[in-house]
Amino acid sequence: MAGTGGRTPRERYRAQVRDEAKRLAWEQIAAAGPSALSLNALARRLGMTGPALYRYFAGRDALLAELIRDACRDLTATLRAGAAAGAGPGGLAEALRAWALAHPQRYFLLYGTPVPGREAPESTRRVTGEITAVLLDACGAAGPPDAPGGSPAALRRALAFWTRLHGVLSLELAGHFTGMGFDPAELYGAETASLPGEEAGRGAGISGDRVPLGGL
Amino acid sequence: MAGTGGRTPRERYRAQVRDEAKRLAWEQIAAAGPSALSLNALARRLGMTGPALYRYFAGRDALLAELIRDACRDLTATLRAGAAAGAGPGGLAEALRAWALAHPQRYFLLYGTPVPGREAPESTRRVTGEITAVLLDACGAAGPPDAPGGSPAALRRALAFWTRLHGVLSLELAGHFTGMGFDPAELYGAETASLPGEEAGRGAGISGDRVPLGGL
DNA sequence: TGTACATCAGTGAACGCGCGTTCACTGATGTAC
DNA sequence: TGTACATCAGTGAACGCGCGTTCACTGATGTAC
Repeated sequence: MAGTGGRTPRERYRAQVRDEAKRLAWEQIAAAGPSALSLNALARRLGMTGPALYRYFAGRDALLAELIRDACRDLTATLRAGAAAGAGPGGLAEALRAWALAHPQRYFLLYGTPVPGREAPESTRRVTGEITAVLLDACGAAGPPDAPGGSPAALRRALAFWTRLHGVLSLELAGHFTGMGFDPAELYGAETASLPGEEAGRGAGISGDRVPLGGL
Repeated sequence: MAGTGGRTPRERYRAQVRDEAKRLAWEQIAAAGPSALSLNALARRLGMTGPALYRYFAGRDALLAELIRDACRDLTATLRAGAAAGAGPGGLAEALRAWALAHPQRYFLLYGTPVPGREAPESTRRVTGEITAVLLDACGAAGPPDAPGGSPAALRRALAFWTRLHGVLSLELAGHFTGMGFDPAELYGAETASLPGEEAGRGAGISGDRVPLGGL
């Protein structure tokens, strides 16, 4: 949504309206789900009539596709930043969690119930794959750098990492932990801190230099 | 959907139509998502007109609520059977996986993207809680039987179990593993076979009777 | 600096559509005598 | 066994609604001379 950098005033105005439209679209999705995204309702909230939106988006499907692409890009950038911050898988996990808690609708649009009809277009699939790659790399890099794709052990670790993140996050975001009286953040941290092969990888002690919140 | 046990012919007929309607409703959900469930379309596929369905369901929302309740009951029964089969957490995990693969729409309706508008009614929440309880019990039973609610260690183990199952399952069902060239079943088995505290619990080691997830 | 013209954001009417739901009704199925 | 009556599944018309999308248009903003 960094669209305020247009050169001409008209371009800048267009970008502003587009951004505002997307912002309201996310609100609409948050309020009633992606299937309730309506161009007419959106235009109304923008203070325009329905057809005016066709100046900015080719149609409802195009808008939805763009929202998904934006979410992908946003998440990718966030994960990259988390990985670059250097904390390794742990930092990446925290970056993902923070992003998901801040934008649950986006998280669910990317990783929630797939809509059978809408097949992800090529561009979206590529970005999704990129996110996966970032996650896998962060874990593979922590292990023995064998094959370019990563050793089987690294793949195993990366997959466990990935699935555990989503296991805790999706249940938490969907509200399945409410009223259970524990802190999801701790569970999240504990689940992602110790990955399979990590103890073996560090080799040394049985559980001597265990990661915080040990027990795992 | 065990509704063929009506006493009078009319009751039996009613039950048959209701079951067929629900069957087609699930098909509709599988084809285009829950939000695309339409009474008129459903009636058409049943060979009736729209209003006729109101003889069988109070309305669209009532039908959807009943589908969810059915899914809850179905899953509960499946898990109970898996637990009773005696294989412990592992058997339960396999039962869940088999059910989810057989009925992805039901799985997603229970555990996928929550629809913000529709707040789960009391009855549904109770069944969902029951499912959770079955899962937690199966894991708590494997640990030291301390408190009635289970020891913190058992809770920790149960939560990890639960979230790992859903982590792998939801990503697999949503198709995020396609083209990655590995067997999700193996990952699932590996992730659920080794639970936190399991090694430690057996090992009588340093962190044996740590209270995992300490701060709980 | 002022004027003629092109660009383009937004309007309003209209299109066909499918939805959930109500209502008064028809006609078949079952029940009571 | 036959007849009168009650039950009830399903119809067809109608209600208002909001949707996505098209089209010809108005009027403001920007550009070129």
